Amino acid sequence: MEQLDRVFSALADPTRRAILARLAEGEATVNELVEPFDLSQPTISQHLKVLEHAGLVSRGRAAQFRPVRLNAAPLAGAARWIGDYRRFWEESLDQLDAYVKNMQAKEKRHGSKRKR
Amino acid sequence: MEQLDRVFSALADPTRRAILARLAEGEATVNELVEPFDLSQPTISQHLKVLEHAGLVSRGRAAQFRPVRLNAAPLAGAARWIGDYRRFWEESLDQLDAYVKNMQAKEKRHGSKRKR
DNA sequence: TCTCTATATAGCTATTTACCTATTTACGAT
DNA sequence: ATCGTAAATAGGTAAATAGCTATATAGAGA
Repeated sequence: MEQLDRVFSALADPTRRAILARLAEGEATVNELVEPFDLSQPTISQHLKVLEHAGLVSRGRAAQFRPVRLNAAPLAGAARWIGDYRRFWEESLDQLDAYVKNMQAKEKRHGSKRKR
Repeated sequence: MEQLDRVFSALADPTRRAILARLAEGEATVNELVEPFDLSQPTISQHLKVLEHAGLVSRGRAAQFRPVRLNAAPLAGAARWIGDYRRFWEESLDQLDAYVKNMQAKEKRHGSKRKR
């Protein structure tokens, strides 16, 4: 399995995305990460393992705590991959934009038919 | 399941990313998409279904063909999610950069110890 | 209507995933 | 030494996923 695969599939789970969001505010212990979720500690530890294998978090050691911190570097690759498609969605946003403008122009011309 | 979940998990598979890359060059029939892979037609159809549920492709109808075309719009959401972390990886790239520069400076100062 | 081709669907298997509870390990502190 | 707490690991289950072959459907053209 490749790096990009692991990154995207790590991001596919909302719990894991929430964990990353939390870590964006600073490092946390496992129990701190468990707290906001209605999930068991081992389940969170497992999610952390997935994130770790994707290279998205790294672990320290401080007494009996294993602080987790964000490592965003692998997101660069994902961003680059998606970025290659930017022109396509911008195109379609332009089309949407054009469509909306067109509709608004029509609304003006036939103002009497306006709803509401 | 939410949209972003479906988008990221669609992107987690290299076959599906390759299909999207192919579609970036223009629409294609299912058989055209099967050809480059060592996978059966039903397997590709299934991948297309995943992409379709993620909103990443849409299907037409032309005679007995069901042309597949790229719909990049949902990638915008994924890009935006990842984009929120850009500052973190740029930070770490800066650190890497600083590290490299530092090493190079040391190399210069102790030029005689250079290896190779 | 019969046939050919494109694609979808059915039904199967093996693997992976997400969760759980119970237990173990690793420290720190008393 | 033992107690308490943080986190990992073991071991289990149910559901999802990725693949296959075989078959069904839909439309074009003879």
